Amino acid sequence: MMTSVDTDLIRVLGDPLRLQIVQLLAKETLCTTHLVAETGARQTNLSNHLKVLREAGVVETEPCGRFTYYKLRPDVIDHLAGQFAELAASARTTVDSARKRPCP
Amino acid sequence: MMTSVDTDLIRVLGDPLRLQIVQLLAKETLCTTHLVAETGARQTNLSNHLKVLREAGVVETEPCGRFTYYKLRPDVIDHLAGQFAELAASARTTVDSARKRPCP
DNA sequence: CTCTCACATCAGCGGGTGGTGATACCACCC
DNA sequence: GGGTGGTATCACCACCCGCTGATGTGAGAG
Repeated sequence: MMTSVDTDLIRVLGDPLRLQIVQLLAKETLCTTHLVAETGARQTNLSNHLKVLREAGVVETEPCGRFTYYKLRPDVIDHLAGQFAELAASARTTVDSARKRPCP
Repeated sequence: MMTSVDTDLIRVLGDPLRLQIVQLLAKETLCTTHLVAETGARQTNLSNHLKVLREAGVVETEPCGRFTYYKLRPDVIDHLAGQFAELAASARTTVDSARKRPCP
């Protein structure tokens, strides 16, 4: 199968603050104010990172009056987990069967 | 459970060339020469990235005469896949149960 | 021994990226 | 209406990081 993993999504999750946001949102749907309180980051900074997460399709927004709730999209994370699992499985059979290309 | 995912490992895999290396190594154990041929990157560049992958514990080296074989460590990738799966599961229950913190 | 090849290391340059302050926007309350 | 608080956008700067060329090392081949 070997569906190649897309780098951009990994890059998005590779930032410490963004990963922290994702982990917070996995436990609870929150709005920006909560995230500011939880992370201690500036509102502007947070909003920038949320924009990145939004454009990557990792989170969805849900306006609620003046507030904006952010929720994680489980399928995206799940899909990524599946791709890594696939990669690990492929690597495991490669290592177990000592499949290697001969020295040129 | 919620074992927090480690950012550094994700950053390591977030580089396009490094991810390409990892995907190649998942299918076949290769030495640097093969990787140069497969990726088209310069030897120096590749060696730098392999150093990063090595220090992150993603790959292992196995010297074979003048050559150096690189093999992927399936457990590392598998562990990462598990963490993402855990994150996805947590996110799914959060979304399904509409668990959200009230507006302040 | 010498030459060649595989690979690693180092120093330097340039572009991408995260953090910040100023500002605009929008919904609510008075 | 005006004011206030929550959020998004923009422009700018500084710094990190990846690419490169030069060079070092070490094992085989001749």
